[in-house]
Amino acid sequence: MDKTFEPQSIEQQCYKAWEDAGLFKASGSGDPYCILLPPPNVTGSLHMGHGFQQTIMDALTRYHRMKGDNTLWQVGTDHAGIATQMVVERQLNAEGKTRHDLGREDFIKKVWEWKEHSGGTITGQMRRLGTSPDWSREVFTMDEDLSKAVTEVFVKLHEEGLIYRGKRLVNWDPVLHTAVSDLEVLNEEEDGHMWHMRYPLADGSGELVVATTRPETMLGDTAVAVHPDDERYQSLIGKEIKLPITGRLIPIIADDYVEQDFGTGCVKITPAHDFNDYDMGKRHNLPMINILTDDAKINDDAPEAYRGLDRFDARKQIVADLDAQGVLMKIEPHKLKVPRGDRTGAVIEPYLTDQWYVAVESLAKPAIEAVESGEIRFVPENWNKTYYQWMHNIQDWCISRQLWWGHRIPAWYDENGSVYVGRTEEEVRDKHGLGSDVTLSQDDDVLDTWFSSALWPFATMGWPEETPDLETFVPSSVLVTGFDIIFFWVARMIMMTKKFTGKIPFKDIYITGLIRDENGDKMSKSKGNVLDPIDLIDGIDIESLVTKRTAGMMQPQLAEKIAKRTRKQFPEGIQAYGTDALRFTFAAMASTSRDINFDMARVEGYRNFCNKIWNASRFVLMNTEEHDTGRDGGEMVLSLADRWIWAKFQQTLVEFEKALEDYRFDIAAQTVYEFTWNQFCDWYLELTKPVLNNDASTEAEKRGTRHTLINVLESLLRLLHPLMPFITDTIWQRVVPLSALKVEEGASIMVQTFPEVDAAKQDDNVLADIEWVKKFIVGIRNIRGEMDISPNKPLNALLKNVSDEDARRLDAAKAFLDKLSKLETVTILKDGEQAPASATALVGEMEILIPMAGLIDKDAELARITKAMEKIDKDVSRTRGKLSNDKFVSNAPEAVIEKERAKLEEGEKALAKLKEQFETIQAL
RNA sequence: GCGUCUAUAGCUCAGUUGGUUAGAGCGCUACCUUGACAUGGUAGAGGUCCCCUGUUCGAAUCAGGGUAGACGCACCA
Repeated sequence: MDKTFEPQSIEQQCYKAWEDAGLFKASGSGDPYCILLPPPNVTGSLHMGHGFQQTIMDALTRYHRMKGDNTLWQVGTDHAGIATQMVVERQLNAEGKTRHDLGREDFIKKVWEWKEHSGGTITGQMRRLGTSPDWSREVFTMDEDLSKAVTEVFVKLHEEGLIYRGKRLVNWDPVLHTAVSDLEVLNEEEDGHMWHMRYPLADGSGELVVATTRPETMLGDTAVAVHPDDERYQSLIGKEIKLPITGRLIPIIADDYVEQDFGTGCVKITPAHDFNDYDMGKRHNLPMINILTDDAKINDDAPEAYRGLDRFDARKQIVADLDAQGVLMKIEPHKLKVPRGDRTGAVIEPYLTDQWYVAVESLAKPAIEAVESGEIRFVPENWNKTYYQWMHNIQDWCISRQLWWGHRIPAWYDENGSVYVGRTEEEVRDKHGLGSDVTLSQDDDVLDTWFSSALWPFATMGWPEETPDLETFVPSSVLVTGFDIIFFWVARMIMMTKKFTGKIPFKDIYITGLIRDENGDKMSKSKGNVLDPIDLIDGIDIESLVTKRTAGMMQPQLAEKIAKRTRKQFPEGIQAYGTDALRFTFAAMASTSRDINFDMARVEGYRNFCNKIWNASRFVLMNTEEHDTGRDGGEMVLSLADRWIWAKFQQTLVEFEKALEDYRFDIAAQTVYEFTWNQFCDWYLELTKPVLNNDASTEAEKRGTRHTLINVLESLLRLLHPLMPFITDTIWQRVVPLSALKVEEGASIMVQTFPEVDAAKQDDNVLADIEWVKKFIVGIRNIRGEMDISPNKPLNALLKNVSDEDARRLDAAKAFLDKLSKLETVTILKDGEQAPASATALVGEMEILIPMAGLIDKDAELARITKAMEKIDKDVSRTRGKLSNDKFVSNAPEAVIEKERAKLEEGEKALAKLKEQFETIQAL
């Protein structure tokens, strides 16, 4: 084995071996355990969030697979309507073409070609991450089977009246020329203006002043509203206004939606271009005048002067014209929330169009109940509040999109515009008795991408057929996802799965935090702080990293800033840390907080951890290969240390499994890290040396220690495997032939059983014994450290106050103590026997004395004792204070008081001994 | 406006139902190339647990009120 761990040399071939051997498939036996991969966009590439969540999913999958469950990780990708269409359109644009030049059919063909060619990026990257989903079941949301499920759901919901078509005000993206749902609109506060305009009364008796942030919409005004109780405007209610520019007469109406204190208390009402106005328009039966085109230009229903103007140009023109007419009273700066499309960033326009909707209220109810009843559990639990809040106020879902890439809506129109919904055109014709003389044309629109995503839990299991998979893997065990898609996806899956299978889609919803950069900023291309998980695995030189981060930047200044920042942060580029280190980092950072600041230093730390495992394994192999490890029997005597490491391992195993149970991957990671580094490496490996490198050891003792070395390591590798698949399998291949485990040639660790807690190996006494040994050794190290005595200098130790227990332990651990603290002699002082002036360490009540003659600096030892005394004294006085407080003694539980008493006693004894010691030395 | 979350060592974070000497990693200091590992070892320094008030024998932990920050939903033209 190499001296350092080189992840590059093992990972890819390791993965290939697993995949070729078909190890990712569900076993078909055991309890079902299923995780649904949130299908990433086909356009996508792996980002840190994916890496993080997939690490968790894979750890769970591997763990449950090893536990013997019938484990399925269902994988697939999403067609991501808007995102994908935009990618392909951008390519066309680069060739100077638009999708309209190709036409619908050819364009879609082009998208499929693109998907075949580039769609596999992310699944390739998932393999680099070591994920173990069942690739043989990989699906795409536009596959035939899934499309069938989509159609089926649409038709069924339509039959029940839960999908309907209607002309309503929708969020319109004028760049994409499509409607989008409420969730796809982001409202950001921006600086704008408030224009105050005079609207003259039709009868010439006066005027009203209205305030607006969107003066151009006045072209579509059909009323002015005031509050019914507003004393200022009482007399005007019912009168008419002569709208400037258009000259139309519009009524003054009263509606208590109007806030008297805001603006002037008069609101212009434009029902076709504002959601609130739309509602008011319906209440008052106002006409709805649409003044815009699909791309948000002024349409031909407006006065000629403005036709064809972009809405923002029209705004300028209208403001200028109003001003010229003396109608514009004032302009104030004003902050307002501007709705923008989440994909395009374009200002969204409320726009009157025909769209398809899902009536969600009746679907929401059982979905709410599923969480309220505890059938579905959010982890951490408080996310259910977010869920309820949205679900209780849920609005009908606009599902039609005026795009080409997606599931086409299964609705057909005849020449009269009547609409027929069915699975196919033939079905529609049969059902409605439409002969071949009737021309039918299919609806041009496609469905919102999230519509098919909502069916993921059952559509991937073969629905609408009644399949065994549906029976076995619905509900799935846990959904691992981010809080950003609770509404988009999680809630909708619950609604649809409940509706169509009667079952919940998953039992637990583990909501992960969002990965941010080291400063807590969101990682984004424009900030130039994006990390690519693959770069952390393979490493990347600084030039390539800068190029990557600044590629395709529209603004050169921004690119420069990003380059500078990147060079500063990574002067040497990024090292290759390997997949296992990255995965372990993700796991270790998975605490309950909602934001996770990604700290590169931690990856480095865990890379070092990998190296530690590697070298510990080297040590173990060096001492076991070509030796008798007791694999085939032979007498074995286990040392105290051997029994201790087994006991410690049992503890670790219990803690680890508990942590996974609670989805606390940070605790799980910490637990195994602590065991591996601080117990196994720091102590156990050192404690084997006195046995193995000692001529006095019997063959049975050596065999026992070798056996323990190799088998604890073997078990530890299996324990670590869910988090660090590559390094564990690689080492395990070397280790297993020496271990007690009998497996076939070429077997992989990933399908072995997970270690099981062995009650026979749990041993509190042995744990306490080694704690005593550690205290002893650390005590001597302390003296050496602070007295500046070389670790190589052999010492003679005297022991005072030695109890029977101490004597027993001393006897059992003599070899360990001699070797690890380099002791030449250890002498037990008899009661009352005078000790020479010595440096002291305490192990419980036993004193270790290192005679000072020729060794120790008197002042240094006095200082050392003083320091120790101060520390203990502080504690003792606090404890004494507590115990002398009557209220504490009468109110606190007996166990707590007892603990304090014991602490006090122990502290006082220690203090007394140190004091005595201090005096002895001082007297020198 | 409604709701959620966060504040602990220089940095990134743990801290389970109130009872610890408040922990870890990284960083820092000193010493050490000892035959697994310098991507290492040994020892060590470092904290007003954001502030105030309360509950309690006892508060980082519970309650109330602040301060600072993050986020979600709704929204005033």
